[in-house]
Amino acid sequence: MSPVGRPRAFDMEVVLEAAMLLFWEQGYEATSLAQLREATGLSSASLYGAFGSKEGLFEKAVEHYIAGPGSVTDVVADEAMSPREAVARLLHGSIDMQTDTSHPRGCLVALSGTVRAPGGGEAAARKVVAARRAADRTRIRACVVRGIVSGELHEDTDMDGVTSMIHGFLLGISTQVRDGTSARDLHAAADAVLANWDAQGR
Amino acid sequence: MSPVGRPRAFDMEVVLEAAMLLFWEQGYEATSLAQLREATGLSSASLYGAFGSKEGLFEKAVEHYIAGPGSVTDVVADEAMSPREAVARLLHGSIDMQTDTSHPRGCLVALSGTVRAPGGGEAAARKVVAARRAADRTRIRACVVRGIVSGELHEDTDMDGVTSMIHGFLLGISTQVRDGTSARDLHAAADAVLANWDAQGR
DNA sequence: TCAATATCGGATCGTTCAATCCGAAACTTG
DNA sequence: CAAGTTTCGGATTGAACGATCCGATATTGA
Repeated sequence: MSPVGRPRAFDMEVVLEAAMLLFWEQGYEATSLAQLREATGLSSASLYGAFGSKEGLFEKAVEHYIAGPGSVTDVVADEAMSPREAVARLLHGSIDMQTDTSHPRGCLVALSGTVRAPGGGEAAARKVVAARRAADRTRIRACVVRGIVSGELHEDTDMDGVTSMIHGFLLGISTQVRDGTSARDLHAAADAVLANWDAQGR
Repeated sequence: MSPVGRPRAFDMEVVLEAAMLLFWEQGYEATSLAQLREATGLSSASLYGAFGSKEGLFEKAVEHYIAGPGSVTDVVADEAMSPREAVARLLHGSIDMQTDTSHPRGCLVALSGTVRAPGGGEAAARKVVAARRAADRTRIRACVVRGIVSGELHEDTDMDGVTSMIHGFLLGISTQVRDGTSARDLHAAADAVLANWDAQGR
């Protein structure tokens, strides 16, 4: 099963990590191919040979992000813990990750592709992150439903309303972090959201 | 006081309105001068003569937005109403405005300048919207403080935490709206946030 | 009526963009 | 070893970018 032809001289993981960090810091549009070439050490030919286009590279970089730092949101789908604890870990974990100074602040998925350029060049890039946001939302909603079934939340709870509250706050974390809001304040805010969860149960 | 020289042939308000709509829809970077020229009907010379640069135009367009649709957040500073009602109007009013289909969805201030390009070309543009976000946050915090003083909120309430919760949700509305979340779900979410406000009072 | 001033439309500037082309190099397969 | 295949570095492409220049035009103040 060895591939025919000259083998790649670069490590795919290393390249994706570098591209991810660049897109994370600057967004899709503001990141130029020249910067990507410098950060990855690859030539245009290698980049296009491996990923096809700037969008293709972005897509792979987002997948790399989701499998890495972005995986913190996966806890919300873990049915081994109570819905409330799942949401708690989702929020506090996201805050910890997004305020970690060892990489760009905020969330690549939350910050990218929120505006649509009709020209379309960015359309596919938007699609990738929007799909992940939709997936997060779906999983949060499932968690809320679990909370109702388990009795943690009152049966009259507005499922989509609570989902939108949690997801909205989650999405808002990124902008706050970029603007300099401290991790302490955000953790306290997450606790306030969770207090709301408890209030809905009464 | 009449200005010397050939008078402007365009209506400043009309031009700013057109530019605002374009920046609102597409963001700062994705909006090109060619698009701005077409939307405003002005030549490059007129645009640069009046605003100095693309950034200068963006700055004026943001001010136009803040004085127009963006003014919905001003209610939170109105001390004539109770802090709870002020927050309620802030959230519900923002949702109404951002889901209004007579103009681009979401909030220009919340969606712009969340990523920083080191090249600096966008730096000043970022500054304008970031300043407005900071102002909103400050006013929300003042409202929370008023709530504590008035007794609506418990005196042990974590001011910055509640502020971050409200502001975070407010910022998250834009992305949700762009992704297609309904006004109904967002209003229900706002009610959930307000239920939290009540819970903090006990 | 004439100099000074500011804006106009339109052409154009140099730069940067994403993307492609090309010949050399490195590997597998027969 | 030779044929086939893929990737490599580096030069280069046409298009689009923001910004500027220019001659013409319209106004004010003397």
